Amino acid sequence: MVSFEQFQMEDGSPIYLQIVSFVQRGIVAGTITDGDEMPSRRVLSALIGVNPNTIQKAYRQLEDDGIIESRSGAKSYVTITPASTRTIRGRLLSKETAALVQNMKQMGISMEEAISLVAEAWSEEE
Amino acid sequence: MVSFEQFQMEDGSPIYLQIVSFVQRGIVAGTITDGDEMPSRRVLSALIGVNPNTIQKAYRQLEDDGIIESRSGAKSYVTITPASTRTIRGRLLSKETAALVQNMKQMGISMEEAISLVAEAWSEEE
DNA sequence: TTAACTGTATTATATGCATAGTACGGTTGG
DNA sequence: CCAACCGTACTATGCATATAATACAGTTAA
Repeated sequence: MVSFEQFQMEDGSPIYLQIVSFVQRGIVAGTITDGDEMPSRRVLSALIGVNPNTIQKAYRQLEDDGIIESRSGAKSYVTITPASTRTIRGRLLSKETAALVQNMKQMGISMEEAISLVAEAWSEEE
Repeated sequence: MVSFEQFQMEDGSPIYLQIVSFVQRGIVAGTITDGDEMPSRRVLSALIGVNPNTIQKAYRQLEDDGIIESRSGAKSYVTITPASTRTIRGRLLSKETAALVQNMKQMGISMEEAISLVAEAWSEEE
């Protein structure tokens, strides 16, 4: 069963996209694997305090991305391969670093200083 | 005159906030300094192809943040101090790194690998 | 002075996101 | 079998964002 215990909203981005990203990061980390059972829309809704329609929107997105499979009436399951996992990993890592690098450059920060700031934040984070 | 030549929309975040961030990063970089003249709402609207009301919303935000000053009928000017600049710098850098570090950790990426990815993206960026 | 510009305000429309409530039919385990 | 789930669909409301069109008063340079 895919766990959402560690999920928490904070971003300014749409909630349904935060859920999609959470699942994608779990896949990259290996904590979510092929065949894993997804919590039902209603259960996850109650667990994280988000409207069932919003959960459905996230699941629909995951379905469209080929990350989960749903059958009307039955539960939903994760359907990924080593290849699709590598694709997700590459896309997420690229997106994460690209934004930081671009903004750091616009602020006139050097690469050395940027790396130093990342290392510092890494230690401060809990 | 504050230049928006380098500004380009891409983010999924609100346009007016992208404009605010663009100005803040320019201040941190030192390309935008105290007393600089802001382009008028209408001129910037035409320049970057965004509705004047959206520009006004961004300028209102900058005004509320104490970054610019406006007088009805006259032009708007940047009003920052070394102290406020340091505050903006610290807040932007912290926000930039915090999100990356948290997501990287959720993906099971090590600090060494994260730094390596940043360095790599730094070189690939143009 | 005055024409051109400025900031500011208003109303209206459209879209995306999130919530609330309800409903229907498929699946499944006791 | 059938009750308890499940996915799915629908209408309605509220809010933030973005656009469009218009208007008015203050400022400024020729």
